[in-house]
Amino acid sequence: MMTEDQLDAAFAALADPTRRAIVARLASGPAPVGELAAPFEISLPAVSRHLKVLETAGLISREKDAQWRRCHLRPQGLAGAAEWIDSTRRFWEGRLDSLARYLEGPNQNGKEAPHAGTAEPRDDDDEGPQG
Amino acid sequence: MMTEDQLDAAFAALADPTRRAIVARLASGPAPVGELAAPFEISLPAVSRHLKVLETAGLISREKDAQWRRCHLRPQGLAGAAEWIDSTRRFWEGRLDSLARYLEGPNQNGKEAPHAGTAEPRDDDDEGPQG
DNA sequence: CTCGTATTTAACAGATCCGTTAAATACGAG
DNA sequence: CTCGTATTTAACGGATCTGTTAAATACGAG
Repeated sequence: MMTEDQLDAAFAALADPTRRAIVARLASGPAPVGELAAPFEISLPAVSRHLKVLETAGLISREKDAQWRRCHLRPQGLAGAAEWIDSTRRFWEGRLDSLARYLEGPNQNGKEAPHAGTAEPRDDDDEGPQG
Repeated sequence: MMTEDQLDAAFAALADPTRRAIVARLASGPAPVGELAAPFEISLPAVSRHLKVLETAGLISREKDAQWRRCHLRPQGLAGAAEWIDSTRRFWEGRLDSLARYLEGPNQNGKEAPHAGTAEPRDDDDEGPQG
Protein backbone atom coordinates (compact mmCIF):
# COMPACT_ATOMS: atom_id res chain seq x y z
CA MET A 1 0.00 0.00 0.00
CA MET A 2 1.07 3.54 -0.65
CA THR A 3 1.05 6.20 2.05
CA GLU A 4 -0.70 9.50 1.53
CA ASP A 5 2.67 11.19 1.25
CA GLN A 6 3.77 8.81 -1.44
CA LEU A 7 0.58 9.47 -3.37
CA ASP A 8 1.11 13.23 -2.96
CA ALA A 9 4.60 12.88 -4.36
CA ALA A 10 3.67 10.55 -7.20
CA PHE A 11 0.78 12.63 -8.46
CA ALA A 12 2.70 15.86 -8.05
CA ALA A 13 5.56 14.35 -10.03
CA LEU A 14 3.22 13.33 -12.82
CA ALA A 15 1.64 16.78 -12.90
CA ASP A 16 4.56 18.18 -14.87
CA PRO A 17 4.70 17.59 -18.64
CA THR A 18 8.49 17.39 -18.74
CA ARG A 19 8.46 14.73 -16.04
CA ARG A 20 5.69 12.79 -17.77
CA ALA A 21 7.73 12.87 -20.97
CA ILE A 22 10.72 11.54 -19.08
CA VAL A 23 8.65 8.76 -17.57
CA ALA A 24 7.24 7.90 -20.98
CA ARG A 25 10.71 7.82 -22.46
CA LEU A 26 11.90 5.59 -19.66
CA ALA A 27 9.10 3.15 -20.35
CA SER A 28 11.01 2.10 -23.43
CA GLY A 29 14.19 1.47 -21.50
CA PRO A 30 16.79 2.99 -19.15
CA ALA A 31 18.78 6.05 -20.14
CA PRO A 32 21.45 8.34 -18.66
CA VAL A 33 20.62 11.90 -17.63
CA GLY A 34 22.18 13.53 -20.65
CA GLU A 35 20.14 11.44 -23.04
CA LEU A 36 16.96 12.15 -21.12
CA ALA A 37 17.69 15.87 -21.17
CA ALA A 38 18.43 16.08 -24.89
CA PRO A 39 14.83 16.46 -26.14
CA PHE A 40 14.17 19.43 -23.88
CA GLU A 41 15.24 23.01 -24.15
CA ILE A 42 15.63 23.51 -20.44
CA SER A 43 19.01 23.41 -18.75
CA LEU A 44 20.63 20.26 -17.45
CA PRO A 45 20.29 21.30 -13.82
CA ALA A 46 16.57 21.69 -14.39
CA VAL A 47 16.33 18.16 -15.76
CA SER A 48 18.46 16.92 -12.92
CA ARG A 49 15.98 18.30 -10.47
CA HIS A 50 13.04 16.80 -12.32
CA LEU A 51 14.78 13.47 -12.00
CA LYS A 52 15.22 13.96 -8.30
CA VAL A 53 11.52 14.69 -7.98
CA LEU A 54 10.68 11.53 -9.90
CA GLU A 55 13.07 9.49 -7.82
CA THR A 56 11.75 10.86 -4.53
CA ALA A 57 8.25 10.06 -5.75
CA GLY A 58 9.31 6.48 -6.36
CA LEU A 59 8.67 6.64 -10.07
CA ILE A 60 12.25 6.09 -11.18
CA SER A 61 15.47 4.71 -9.76
CA ARG A 62 19.05 5.54 -10.64
CA GLU A 63 22.00 3.29 -11.11
CA LYS A 64 25.55 4.55 -11.01
CA ASP A 65 27.76 3.66 -13.94
CA ALA A 66 31.11 5.46 -13.97
CA GLN A 67 30.30 9.15 -14.33
CA TRP A 68 26.87 8.32 -15.73
CA ARG A 69 23.66 7.81 -13.83
CA ARG A 70 21.40 5.45 -15.62
CA CYS A 71 17.71 6.06 -14.89
CA HIS A 72 15.14 3.30 -14.87
CA LEU A 73 11.38 3.42 -14.73
CA ARG A 74 10.04 1.98 -11.50
CA PRO A 75 6.68 0.51 -12.47
CA GLN A 76 5.63 -0.05 -8.87
CA GLY A 77 5.52 3.70 -8.47
CA LEU A 78 3.14 4.09 -11.38
CA ALA A 79 1.17 1.12 -10.10
CA GLY A 80 0.62 2.84 -6.77
CA ALA A 81 -0.86 5.92 -8.39
CA ALA A 82 -2.91 3.87 -10.81
CA GLU A 83 -4.23 1.75 -7.98
CA TRP A 84 -5.54 4.77 -6.09
CA ILE A 85 -7.42 5.98 -9.13
CA ASP A 86 -8.73 2.56 -10.02
CA SER A 87 -9.95 1.79 -6.54
CA THR A 88 -11.79 5.10 -6.50
CA ARG A 89 -13.35 4.29 -9.86
CA ARG A 90 -14.30 0.82 -8.73
CA PHE A 91 -15.95 2.32 -5.69
CA TRP A 92 -17.93 4.67 -7.88
CA GLU A 93 -18.93 1.86 -10.20
CA GLY A 94 -19.89 -0.28 -7.25
CA ARG A 95 -22.22 2.48 -6.20
CA LEU A 96 -23.88 2.30 -9.59
CA ASP A 97 -24.11 -1.46 -9.28
CA SER A 98 -26.01 -1.12 -6.01
CA LEU A 99 -28.36 1.25 -7.71
CA ALA A 100 -28.84 -1.11 -10.63
CA ARG A 101 -29.59 -3.95 -8.25
CA TYR A 102 -32.10 -1.77 -6.51
CA LEU A 103 -33.87 -0.79 -9.70
CA GLU A 104 -33.96 -4.32 -11.06
CA GLY A 105 -34.60 -5.95 -7.69
CA PRO A 106 -37.75 -7.97 -6.94
CA ASN A 107 -39.16 -5.39 -4.49
CA GLN A 108 -40.02 -2.07 -6.15
CA ASN A 109 -42.34 -1.08 -3.30
CA GLY A 110 -40.41 2.14 -2.71
CA LYS A 111 -39.40 1.27 0.83
CA GLU A 112 -36.14 0.06 2.44
CA ALA A 113 -34.16 1.57 -0.40
CA PRO A 114 -30.70 -0.03 -0.25
CA HIS A 115 -28.95 2.77 -2.11
CA ALA A 116 -25.27 3.06 -1.29
CA GLY A 117 -24.66 5.94 1.08
CA THR A 118 -26.04 9.22 -0.24
CA ALA A 119 -25.80 7.83 -3.76
CA GLU A 120 -28.19 8.92 -6.46
CA PRO A 121 -28.52 8.10 -10.14
CA ARG A 122 -26.31 10.00 -12.53
CA ASP A 123 -25.58 10.09 -16.20
CA ASP A 124 -22.01 9.62 -17.27
CA ASP A 125 -20.87 10.77 -20.71
CA ASP A 126 -20.51 14.06 -22.61
CA GLU A 127 -19.61 17.71 -22.13
CA GLY A 128 -16.39 18.26 -20.26
CA PRO A 129 -16.05 20.89 -17.56
CA GLN A 130 -13.61 22.90 -19.65
CA GLY A 131 -15.43 22.41 -22.92
CA MET B 1 -7.98 11.88 -25.57
CA MET B 2 -6.72 14.20 -22.91
CA THR B 3 -4.50 17.16 -23.69
CA GLU B 4 -1.25 17.71 -21.86
CA ASP B 5 -2.81 20.60 -20.02
CA GLN B 6 -5.68 18.46 -18.87
CA LEU B 7 -3.27 15.84 -17.60
CA ASP B 8 -1.27 18.54 -15.82
CA ALA B 9 -4.42 19.74 -14.12
CA ALA B 10 -5.76 16.31 -13.26
CA PHE B 11 -2.54 15.04 -11.71
CA ALA B 12 -1.91 18.30 -9.90
CA ALA B 13 -5.43 18.15 -8.50
CA LEU B 14 -4.87 14.60 -7.26
CA ALA B 15 -1.56 15.57 -5.67
CA ASP B 16 -3.33 17.12 -2.68
CA PRO B 17 -4.59 14.84 0.10
CA THR B 18 -7.60 17.02 0.86
CA ARG B 19 -8.65 16.91 -2.76
CA ARG B 20 -8.13 13.17 -2.99
CA ALA B 21 -10.29 12.76 0.10
CA ILE B 22 -12.98 14.86 -1.54
CA VAL B 23 -12.80 12.79 -4.71
CA ALA B 24 -13.00 9.60 -2.67
CA ARG B 25 -15.99 10.89 -0.78
CA LEU B 26 -17.67 11.87 -4.01
CA ALA B 27 -17.20 8.37 -5.34
CA SER B 28 -19.97 7.28 -3.00
CA GLY B 29 -22.35 9.93 -4.26
CA PRO B 30 -22.88 13.66 -4.80
CA ALA B 31 -22.70 16.13 -1.94
CA PRO B 32 -23.00 19.88 -1.36
CA VAL B 33 -19.96 21.95 -0.46
CA GLY B 34 -20.79 22.22 3.22
CA GLU B 35 -21.02 18.49 3.62
CA LEU B 36 -17.76 17.97 1.76
CA ALA B 37 -16.04 20.52 3.96
CA ALA B 38 -17.25 19.10 7.27
CA PRO B 39 -14.56 16.42 7.73
CA PHE B 40 -11.75 18.94 7.35
CA GLU B 41 -10.40 21.51 9.73
CA ILE B 42 -9.61 24.03 7.05
CA SER B 43 -11.89 26.96 6.32
CA LEU B 44 -14.78 26.85 3.90
CA PRO B 45 -13.10 29.20 1.42
CA ALA B 46 -10.18 26.82 1.31
CA VAL B 47 -12.46 23.90 0.49
CA SER B 48 -14.25 26.02 -2.05
CA ARG B 49 -11.00 26.61 -3.83
CA HIS B 50 -10.08 22.94 -3.74
CA LEU B 51 -13.39 22.26 -5.42
CA LYS B 52 -12.65 24.80 -8.08
CA VAL B 53 -9.31 23.12 -8.74
CA LEU B 54 -11.02 19.75 -9.05
CA GLU B 55 -13.66 21.18 -11.34
CA THR B 56 -11.11 22.91 -13.57
CA ALA B 57 -9.23 19.64 -13.75
CA GLY B 58 -12.37 17.90 -14.94
CA LEU B 59 -12.56 15.61 -11.96
CA ILE B 60 -15.85 16.91 -10.60
CA SER B 61 -18.84 18.86 -11.82
CA ARG B 62 -21.22 21.10 -9.92
CA GLU B 63 -24.95 21.36 -10.13
CA LYS B 64 -26.84 24.32 -8.76
CA ASP B 65 -29.70 23.58 -6.39
CA ALA B 66 -31.12 26.68 -4.70
CA GLN B 67 -28.31 28.08 -2.59
CA TRP B 68 -26.50 24.76 -2.61
CA ARG B 69 -23.99 23.53 -5.11
CA ARG B 70 -24.10 19.81 -5.39
CA CYS B 71 -20.77 18.29 -6.44
CA HIS B 72 -20.53 15.11 -8.49
CA LEU B 73 -17.58 12.94 -9.32
CA ARG B 74 -16.78 13.02 -13.00
CA PRO B 75 -15.34 9.59 -13.71
CA GLN B 76 -14.14 10.55 -17.17
CA GLY B 77 -11.64 12.84 -15.51
CA LEU B 78 -10.22 10.04 -13.43
CA ALA B 79 -10.29 7.81 -16.48
CA GLY B 80 -8.10 10.23 -18.39
CA ALA B 81 -5.42 10.22 -15.74
CA ALA B 82 -5.65 6.46 -15.30
CA GLU B 83 -5.37 5.98 -19.02
CA TRP B 84 -2.12 7.92 -19.21
CA ILE B 85 -0.57 5.80 -16.47
CA ASP B 86 -1.90 2.55 -17.86
CA SER B 87 -0.70 3.22 -21.37
CA THR B 88 2.74 4.00 -20.01
CA ARG B 89 2.70 0.79 -18.03
CA ARG B 90 1.51 -1.19 -21.04
CA PHE B 91 4.32 0.31 -23.04
CA TRP B 92 6.81 -0.75 -20.39
CA GLU B 93 5.35 -4.24 -20.25
CA GLY B 94 5.42 -4.47 -24.03
CA ARG B 95 9.10 -3.76 -23.84
CA LEU B 96 9.51 -6.72 -21.52
CA ASP B 97 7.45 -8.83 -23.87
CA SER B 98 9.87 -8.11 -26.69
CA LEU B 99 12.68 -9.15 -24.44
CA ALA B 100 10.89 -12.33 -23.47
CA ARG B 101 10.31 -13.15 -27.11
CA TYR B 102 13.97 -12.53 -27.74
CA LEU B 103 15.11 -14.78 -24.93
CA GLU B 104 12.72 -17.57 -25.84
CA GLY B 105 13.06 -17.10 -29.58
CA PRO B 106 14.40 -19.80 -31.92
CA ASN B 107 17.66 -17.95 -32.66
CA GLN B 108 19.91 -17.62 -29.61
CA ASN B 109 22.95 -17.10 -31.77
CA GLY B 110 23.71 -13.78 -30.09
CA LYS B 111 23.43 -11.71 -33.23
CA GLU B 112 20.76 -9.36 -34.65
CA ALA B 113 19.41 -8.76 -31.17
CA PRO B 114 15.85 -7.42 -31.64
CA HIS B 115 15.66 -5.69 -28.30
CA ALA B 116 13.14 -2.86 -28.16
CA GLY B 117 14.83 0.50 -28.57
CA THR B 118 17.50 1.01 -25.96
CA ALA B 119 15.74 -1.50 -23.74
CA GLU B 120 17.63 -3.78 -21.46
CA PRO B 121 16.54 -6.44 -19.00
CA ARG B 122 15.56 -5.29 -15.57
CA ASP B 123 14.25 -6.85 -12.43
CA ASP B 124 10.99 -5.52 -11.06
CA ASP B 125 10.16 -6.16 -7.41
CA ASP B 126 11.14 -4.84 -4.00
CA GLU B 127 12.96 -2.02 -2.25
CA GLY B 128 11.43 1.37 -2.86
CA PRO B 129 13.45 4.53 -3.45
CA GLN B 130 12.40 5.97 -0.14
CA GLY B 131 12.63 2.72 1.77
C1' DC C 1 -37.38 44.12 1.56
C1' DT C 2 -34.72 41.95 5.37
C1' DC C 3 -32.61 37.95 7.47
C1' DG C 4 -30.11 33.69 7.66
C1' DT C 5 -27.79 30.10 5.22
C1' DA C 6 -24.56 28.46 1.57
C1' DT C 7 -20.77 29.49 -1.07
C1' DT C 8 -17.49 32.37 -3.56
C1' DT C 9 -14.32 36.33 -4.23
C1' DA C 10 -10.76 39.60 -2.56
C1' DA C 11 -6.60 40.63 -0.38
C1' DC C 12 -2.71 38.98 1.88
C1' DA C 13 1.32 36.04 3.89
C1' DG C 14 4.25 32.06 3.71
C1' DA C 15 5.85 27.93 1.37
C1' DT C 16 6.97 25.57 -2.66
C1' DC C 17 8.03 25.04 -7.59
C1' DC C 18 10.57 25.85 -11.88
C1' DG C 19 14.11 27.66 -14.46
C1' DT C 20 18.63 30.13 -14.69
C1' DT C 21 23.72 30.64 -14.14
C1' DA C 22 27.92 29.65 -11.60
C1' DA C 23 30.41 26.56 -8.92
C1' DA C 24 31.21 21.98 -7.07
C1' DT C 25 31.68 17.04 -7.33
C1' DA C 26 32.56 12.40 -9.49
C1' DC C 27 35.20 9.68 -12.47
C1' DG C 28 37.93 7.87 -16.57
C1' DA C 29 41.74 9.18 -19.64
C1' DG C 30 46.34 10.65 -20.51
C1' DC D 1 47.92 15.14 -11.04
C1' DT D 2 45.35 17.56 -14.76
C1' DC D 3 41.76 17.66 -18.19
C1' DG D 4 37.25 16.81 -20.10
C1' DT D 5 32.77 14.85 -19.56
C1' DA D 6 28.54 13.92 -16.77
C1' DT D 7 25.75 15.40 -13.27
C1' DT D 8 24.49 17.73 -8.98
C1' DT D 9 24.38 21.58 -5.61
C1' DA D 10 24.08 26.55 -4.48
C1' DA D 11 22.01 30.91 -4.84
C1' DC D 12 18.49 33.62 -6.73
C1' DG D 13 14.04 35.53 -8.89
C1' DG D 14 9.47 34.97 -10.30
C1' DA D 15 5.18 32.44 -10.55
C1' DT D 16 1.96 29.57 -8.31
C1' DC D 17 -0.32 27.13 -4.29
C1' DT D 18 -2.60 26.89 0.19
C1' DG D 19 -4.61 28.73 3.97
C1' DT D 20 -6.57 32.83 6.51
C1' DT D 21 -10.04 36.52 7.42
C1' DA D 22 -13.31 39.89 5.73
C1' DA D 23 -16.54 41.11 2.42
C1' DA D 24 -19.55 39.98 -1.41
C1' DT D 25 -23.04 37.28 -3.75
C1' DA D 26 -27.01 34.02 -4.34
C1' DC D 27 -31.32 32.44 -2.85
C1' DG D 28 -35.39 30.83 0.08
C1' DA D 29 -38.13 32.24 4.05
C1' DG D 30 -40.98 35.43 6.48
